[in-house]
Amino acid sequence: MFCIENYKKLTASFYQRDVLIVAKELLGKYFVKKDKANFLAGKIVEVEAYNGKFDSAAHTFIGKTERNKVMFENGGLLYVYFTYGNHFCCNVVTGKKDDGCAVLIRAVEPVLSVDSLYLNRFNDNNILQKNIYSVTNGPGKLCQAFGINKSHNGVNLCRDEIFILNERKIPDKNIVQTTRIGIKKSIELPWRFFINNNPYVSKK
DNA sequence: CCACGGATTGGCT
DNA sequence: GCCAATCCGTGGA
Repeated sequence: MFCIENYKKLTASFYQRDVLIVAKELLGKYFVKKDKANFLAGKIVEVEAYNGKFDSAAHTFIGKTERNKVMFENGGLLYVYFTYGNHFCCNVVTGKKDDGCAVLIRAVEPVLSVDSLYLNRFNDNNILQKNIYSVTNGPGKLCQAFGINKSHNGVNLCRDEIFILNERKIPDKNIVQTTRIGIKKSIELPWRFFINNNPYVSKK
């Protein structure tokens, strides 16, 4: 039985490192959002790294703008953006001030308050087994399930509203590294990581 | 002011 | 597998 009290929150020093290291080490850790009296939580199973210094797909590649300014802060903040007219995506800012790096959380495995996550996604109290894998297996989907929107842009992950709990590293042999999904620039960079054989990953 | 494209999703062929 | 929906951010006129 998963119990939040048994885990420690990741601190600023975890986030303020190289974005590729942080991306890989975020796999297997627990993404948590306080929701009134209870907690929503999911195990991170798929991520992508973005680095504005070398990576034309990163939002920060064009320099600082109103939209991407959170990505230029010190690591440990949440960067949330809106895209395609419908969807929010959430990222963990990494590195030091002005690095312009972040890790996109692409998929989690529901762990706590699964019924609430399901309700947020489908507005339906009857959990259907056929839908269970599509609650949080995509960056827009998990934001909807967790109720993450523009108001959460810039939230400090070292505080109590949204945070990530530590867990043992996933061994390298269980991690798959591939190119990133859904981008048109810098498509050759192999900066996507996911847990091998995990059914909640967005796409093989 | 206006045009364009996007770190997606879901529905249809 | 293909494609429309949908609207904000960005940059150019």
